[in-house]
Amino acid sequence: MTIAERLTWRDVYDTIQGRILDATYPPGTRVPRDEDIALDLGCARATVQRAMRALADEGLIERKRKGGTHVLRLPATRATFHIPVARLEVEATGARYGYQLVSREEADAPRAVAAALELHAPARMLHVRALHLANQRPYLFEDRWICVETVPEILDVDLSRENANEWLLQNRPYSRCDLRFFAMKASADEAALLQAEEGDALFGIARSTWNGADPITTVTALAPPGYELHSRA
Amino acid sequence: MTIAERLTWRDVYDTIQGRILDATYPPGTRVPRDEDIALDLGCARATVQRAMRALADEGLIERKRKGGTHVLRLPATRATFHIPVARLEVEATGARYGYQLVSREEADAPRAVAAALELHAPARMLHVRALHLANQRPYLFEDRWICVETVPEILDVDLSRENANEWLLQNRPYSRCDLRFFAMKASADEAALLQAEEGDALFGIARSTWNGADPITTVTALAPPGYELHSRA
DNA sequence: TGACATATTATGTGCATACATTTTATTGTT
DNA sequence: AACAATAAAATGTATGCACATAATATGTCA
Repeated sequence: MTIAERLTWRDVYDTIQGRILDATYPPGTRVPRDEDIALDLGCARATVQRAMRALADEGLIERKRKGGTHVLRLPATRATFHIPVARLEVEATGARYGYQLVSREEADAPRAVAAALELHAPARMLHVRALHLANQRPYLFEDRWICVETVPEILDVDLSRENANEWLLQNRPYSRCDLRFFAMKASADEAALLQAEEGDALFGIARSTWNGADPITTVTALAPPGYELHSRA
Repeated sequence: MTIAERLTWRDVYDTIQGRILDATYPPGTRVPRDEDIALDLGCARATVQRAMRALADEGLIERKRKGGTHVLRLPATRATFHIPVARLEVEATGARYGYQLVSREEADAPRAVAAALELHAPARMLHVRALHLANQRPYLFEDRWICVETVPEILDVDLSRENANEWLLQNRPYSRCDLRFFAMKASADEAALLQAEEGDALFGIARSTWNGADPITTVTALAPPGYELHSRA
């Protein structure tokens, strides 16, 4: 004899997701209101709400007050990526991580940097270039500008030993982050640093971060041919 | 005189996030238990729970039963991307969308395709290549393999008029999706199709989808130089 | 000392209820 | 017929409570 177990929101989630996947609720159609589903499945409305919110977060359904719940016509294809913290990424592959400072100098923000950080006035910056290595081989080259006004302590950090990215992450949490992925041809310089050929296709990641309105840093990271960014959902 | 308004979970969220960002709760430290925060801020524990779950989902904190809540040392650097449905992406820029079938033929799955879809046995596939255009210019070139056994109806779809990607999304929802982003040099063929130069750096998106254990499709989409994938958080 | 059973604790979940919010539908007025 | 005021409907949220679950700390016994 089966015991009348309580449904968890996960059960409801699975049920509804199943009905969407097997087209019991086809794309574009309306899903019954929470209360009816609750009645149907035999649980509280709050439980259905919890499940529905999860489904909505994942982009399968759309909810509107009074409008009800609808299955999206084109399910939102979104992917969550873990942005590489180079050291962790390298270590995860079992390789030995290495770090090498290429250059470090104070300078005023050039046009492109000011634009990336949405600066309105000229700003003093620390310009750092560094290499991340996996088993002695170039893994990622980063070209970074750090806003000295926002992060004055950075001037006292020994960046020949410590990785600017991780120092910033641990000491300057950010509240906003802009990301861009792109492909570009390697210049002679970049090719040399990455031990690649000039003109090779590099994978680029550009990131800018702020805390509130204060600009923190903007980086462009380049990966040699063969690099891939993964995600599974 | 201010009315004693109730706190919403969003208020609690903002408060705690603020305390993390201004290092009231520094990285690695423990955050008070939900009940104490509730008592402190003057709301119900459930409200705190709601806020904490959101913060945990976003990768700022980590929660463990009995272990309590901790601020992560390296705040999860993750980003959510909306994978382009080419037509919508083009239309969003105000350009006119166009679609052009390049080739269509039935064939057995070659090695690479079988691997991408984790096929154990040889499988009959439909191989489709197509161009997405923005204002008549190449925007994205897709090379797609569709599993005929899982999606037999695809053989009856007029792919010279209808876009395989959207047809599949609307008719074959998937439960799993693998994604890869990469950069590669354009071959002569690809360059011609994308009106680029041979050897140009192309941005690549490879996607495979399944419904349950059934393989649906695997695509490689290539974008001409200048293409960027964005995300802001 | 070490291993295993047991208690404790913080988060996770389900439920019932009341009310808030938003958007649509209806009604009424000019 | 057009427009504004009003009602209605669905989801969203806050609360209190009881209990479930998982991880840690404690205690007992060999």
